[in-house]
Amino acid sequence: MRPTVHDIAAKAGVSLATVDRVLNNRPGVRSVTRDKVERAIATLGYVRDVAAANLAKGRNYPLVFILPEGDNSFMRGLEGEVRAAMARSASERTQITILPVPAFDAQALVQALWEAHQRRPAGIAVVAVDAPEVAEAVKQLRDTGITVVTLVSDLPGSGRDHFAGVDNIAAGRTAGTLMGRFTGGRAGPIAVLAGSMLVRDHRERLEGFSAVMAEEFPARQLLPVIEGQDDPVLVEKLVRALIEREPDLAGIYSLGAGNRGLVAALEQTGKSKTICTIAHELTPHSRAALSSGTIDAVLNQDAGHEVRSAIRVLKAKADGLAVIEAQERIRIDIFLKDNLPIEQA
Amino acid sequence: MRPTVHDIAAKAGVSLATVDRVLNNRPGVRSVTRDKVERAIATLGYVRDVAAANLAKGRNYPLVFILPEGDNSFMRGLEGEVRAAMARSASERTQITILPVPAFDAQALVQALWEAHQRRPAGIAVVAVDAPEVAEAVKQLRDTGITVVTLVSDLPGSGRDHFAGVDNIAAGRTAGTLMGRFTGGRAGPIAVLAGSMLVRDHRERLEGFSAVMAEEFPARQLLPVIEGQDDPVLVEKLVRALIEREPDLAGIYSLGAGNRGLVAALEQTGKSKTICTIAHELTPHSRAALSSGTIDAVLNQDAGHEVRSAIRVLKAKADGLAVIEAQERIRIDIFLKDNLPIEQA
DNA sequence: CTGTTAGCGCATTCAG
DNA sequence: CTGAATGCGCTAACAG
Repeated sequence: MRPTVHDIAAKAGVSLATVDRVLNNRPGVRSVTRDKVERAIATLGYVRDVAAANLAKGRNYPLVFILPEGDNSFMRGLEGEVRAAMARSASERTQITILPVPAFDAQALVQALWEAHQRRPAGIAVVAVDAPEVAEAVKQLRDTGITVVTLVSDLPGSGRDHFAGVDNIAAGRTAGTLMGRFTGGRAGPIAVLAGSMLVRDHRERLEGFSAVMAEEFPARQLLPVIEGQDDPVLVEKLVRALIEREPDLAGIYSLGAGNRGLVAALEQTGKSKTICTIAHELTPHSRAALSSGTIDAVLNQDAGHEVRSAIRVLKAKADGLAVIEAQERIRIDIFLKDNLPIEQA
Repeated sequence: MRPTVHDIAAKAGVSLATVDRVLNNRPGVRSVTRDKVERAIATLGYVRDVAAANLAKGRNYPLVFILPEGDNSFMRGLEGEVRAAMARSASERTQITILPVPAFDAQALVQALWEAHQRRPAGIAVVAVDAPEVAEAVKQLRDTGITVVTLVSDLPGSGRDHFAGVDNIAAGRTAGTLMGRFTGGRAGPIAVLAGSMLVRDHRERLEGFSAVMAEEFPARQLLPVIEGQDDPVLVEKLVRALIEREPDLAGIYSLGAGNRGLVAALEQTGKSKTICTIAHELTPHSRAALSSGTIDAVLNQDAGHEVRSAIRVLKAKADGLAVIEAQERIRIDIFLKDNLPIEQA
């Protein structure tokens, strides 16, 4: 049987309360007594039963998730994962509130952060917009003792406690290697389709992609970046124009959202099989396009992992516990039509 | 505040004991009473606090992991993950024993299963050897009420409760698509290097790979399978001979272990950059070869996920709970040099 | 500074 | 068939 607080109280010749004080290093214990207790803890190899402790404490973690509104499939999937976490609230002792904000709107985000603050949560997870006023708001939150983690898109210089998202430079490099090798057999230039260069993750993906293309495939021509604002309608128009302009186009790297428009343009111009297409985020649309062969590869960040990781970190930091950084690192998944995961309900 | 057993006892006008009987549907309750209680449960929206229940029960799960011995890096990594799980035993209420057995030895495995049986564990996880006597042993274990999950390599027809491993046909297909596309720019045949065709996962990978090559890249010549017995020394010899025999070799798909020998042969013959190489399992060796460019892609199964999943399933089945199959599905990871995960300590 | 006591939410004797 | 009482391992008043 594992040793309990009783065992160590007996061994040290003190009461439960004193043991508890030492365990949670609260004040009010003579250092002699403390030593006795600590020795007992060590020799018995005591480890605290966290479940029992939480039960006794009745601890729970009020958390706020600030997520962008809009019909971006990835973001809706992310929200779904947060809702799934809400369903687990009971066993995880969390109580999660979702605060929706207009996408790419720094002012609105600052406002939302303020609202979140009012609720005095233990922690906040936020899909950040990369603007100084947002960073400032985050700083203030942290000064109040609220833990903040950025989700999907980071906000360096804000002092956020943690970033739950992928290394987007590495993602861009991965896309570059795949693109270079997949198009190895044919000539023609390659186009890059972004959402907006004002967003940090998009900038970083481009950086990684361009670097690999320059290093490893210097002969391949890279067309100037096209910005589709993550809007399917605009994206479709732009890609149609692109295809007309560049009849010999070998590949398209879509590093943002709005892939519905991209797929439509490729399929309706009959170019879906001849242009190598690499996109980001596994959504119902990109998944279908991958299956049909219109998209050749999808780089994905697992939204479920990101949400669960954010919650773990938020709870740990709220308790002043250390986080195993390596364990919380979000991987870049590569999906081909052959290794698609089973469709969730 | 969440409703507790007290609330539902009060609401239904019965005692705690009766509520408990209904909750755990034990006998000895009139159906009228049962109905009353069930109605109270429903209207209050009661959900059981599993942590508290486990505390009260003092439940724990004795588990046995049967793992192959030998210096196979992947298997050693797997063992490491089991040991990591052992370190978490306290909080997960598990007590795990590792039983090492000689690799690929059906007789020894049957013996080990018997030994495991003696310990009367709640569940057993086993890296299966695909032999009828092993299947028979597993069947008998299950008849005793012990849950059995196969790990990494499956054993269909044994009635095992669950398989914690990847879809190896899909893995082979993924390798096929990558190989076909990566070698798109050049001519030459492709070789397949297996451990042994007597092992199920190797057979399945070959099946998937061959299928995709035939369907999608029919012009590409596939050389007869070479069997290296997962032995680095033998593998190196065979690959050297292969390279000499086929000077125009375009690619090698290594679907088993012993990649140290493969890498050595490629590097020492100076062919590492000209032959497209795809291998399985991310180990220190394959990782280094991926970084240096000798290996072009590694397909991986996350041993940590497999172990954690196996434990979750073992515990759930031991409690007669349902398993969310989709959640326990192990993904096929694709690693290029660009998206390698951070090295663990 | 230290000890006593009463729960947290649930399961389980043992009486009735 | 049903209920009262006790305890799992830990924390938190409240006394001393």
